[in-house]
Amino acid sequence: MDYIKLAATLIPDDDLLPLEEYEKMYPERDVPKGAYVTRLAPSPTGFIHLGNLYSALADERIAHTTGGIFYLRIEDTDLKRKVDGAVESVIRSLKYFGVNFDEGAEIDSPLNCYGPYYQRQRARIYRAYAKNLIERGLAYPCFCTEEELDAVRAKQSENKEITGYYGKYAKCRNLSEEEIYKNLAEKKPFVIRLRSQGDAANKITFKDMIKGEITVTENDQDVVILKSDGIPTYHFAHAIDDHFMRTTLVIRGEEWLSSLPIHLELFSLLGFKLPQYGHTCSLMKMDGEIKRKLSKRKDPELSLDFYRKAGYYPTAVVKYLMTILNSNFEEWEMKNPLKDYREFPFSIGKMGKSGALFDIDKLNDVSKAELANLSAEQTYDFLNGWVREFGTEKDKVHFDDKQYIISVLNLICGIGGKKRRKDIVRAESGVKMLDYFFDDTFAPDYCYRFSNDIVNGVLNAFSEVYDPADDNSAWFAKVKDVASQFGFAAEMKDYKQNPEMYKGSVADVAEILRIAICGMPNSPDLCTVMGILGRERSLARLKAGLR
RNA sequence: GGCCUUGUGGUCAAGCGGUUAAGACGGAGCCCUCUCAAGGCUCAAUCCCGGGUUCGAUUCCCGGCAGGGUCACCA
Repeated sequence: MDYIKLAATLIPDDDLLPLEEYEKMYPERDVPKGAYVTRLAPSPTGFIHLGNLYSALADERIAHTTGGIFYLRIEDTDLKRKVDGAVESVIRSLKYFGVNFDEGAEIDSPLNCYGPYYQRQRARIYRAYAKNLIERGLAYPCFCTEEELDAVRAKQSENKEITGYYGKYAKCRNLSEEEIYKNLAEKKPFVIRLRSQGDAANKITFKDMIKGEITVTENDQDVVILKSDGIPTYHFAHAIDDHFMRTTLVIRGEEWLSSLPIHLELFSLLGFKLPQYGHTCSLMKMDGEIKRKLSKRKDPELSLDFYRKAGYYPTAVVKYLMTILNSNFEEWEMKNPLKDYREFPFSIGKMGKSGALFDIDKLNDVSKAELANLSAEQTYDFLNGWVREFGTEKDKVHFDDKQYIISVLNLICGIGGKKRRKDIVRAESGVKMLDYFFDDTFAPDYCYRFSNDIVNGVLNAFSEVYDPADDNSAWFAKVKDVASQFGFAAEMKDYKQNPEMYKGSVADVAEILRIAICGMPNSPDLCTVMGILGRERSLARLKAGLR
């Protein structure tokens, strides 16, 4: 068969460059020895999620700890699934979490010499190489319809055979020249398939950077490389793009492992040097008794917006992911509490081989520890940023009074004290924690554990002696006085020794005051709370607390 | 179902032929304490099962079992 003629008929484009030109146009990158060139290649189908961040973080860390390059490529070959604004959203989301690209789609960088970074704009390269494969007899047109393919697949699974387009099932693989031109004359739509040279009986051992040695079966599937609209499939685009963008390390989800044989064959047939691969395990979650991959559809915690809305500190999410990515990260951080996580010697070899269950408790712990590193000013800025975007109208008004919020934060965070408190897990709950410092959001639950007589007596007695000028010990001495006055033990030790002699202890008296002032039995240092509220409001609340 | 892959406490996991089997989160308790946090201390809890190989297997091999992934003109 005249493959040259066939290629010219199938791909008549006259604007294709000779193959060597592409090699010259996209030369090997000038990066230091040992540096990795990595990439994130999402399809613009919607919004980026935690799994993407997880993988992007690995890419970014590896590139940047080795002095390499991390770029963004957009896999928009499936126009059915395209969503507007998705690219900007990817960049913005990742930037929010501190993950930045060196080059790529919509990135303003002098490094952008390997573009275009949108696959739709790279049609000429794909077509040039597809044409070359046809010329070499390594690819052919296939006129099978969807229905035919479905029927074959159904038959195969019925016979318990491997499904797909291969061997005797590859109907169009051996079409005669006349049949091809006849179909073409009839304007039948066609795809271009690879004429696989592989044999499924052969096993190949492959070294994955994350998974280690794995054995794969040689590809024998005549996969589609160019769809009927002339756009390449993922497999073909991957080989061409990662070669010409000079990616040296492809990090992608483990769901790609099963199509690795296809890529191996493609790289080989195209004469490209194979990049290294690292297949990451997926983030899992428990769904009842079942452990399953986190799903975009079902699990809101997969969406990155979820973390922004909940007010997680971005670095906390990143650090949580780091603990999963490299399990020695936590230990390193304990030894180097002041260092930026970017100084951690990230290692691809230390990445886990099996899927980790997403652990919200752990995230919360990381998050509150992270927030506890901030000054009151920084905490204000972070909470304020959240309030402006997600807070209620009342929250916004409250946050207009920066000085007041700062004084509250100093107390809540224990800043300046001996022990830093870690009350704020995330902005949403942190802001809510401030409610009782404002009269319009003060929602008391007067859950006293003593009779109204005692409660009223304590409240009235304390109101009379309360003096905002008192320091902490003077304030507490007065609480003790009130305690003795009403038959409560002023000293905890006394109470513990002879509990039957008292109605309760000074702790119980403080609780009564606390419920009146804060509307709940727990709060940071009450004396300071009253100081922040001021004399008028404190007295008003003591009065309002009467039963 | 075929193929690939993983299996250490509830979770994330070190260890990779001989260990009292790290550490972190979570849980329980104690201390501290005006409560709650925070902090300090302590405790409970793990090598999937069965065969080998070996003086000795959590570690190596084989077989089960269980989980996960994948089998498109989607990526």
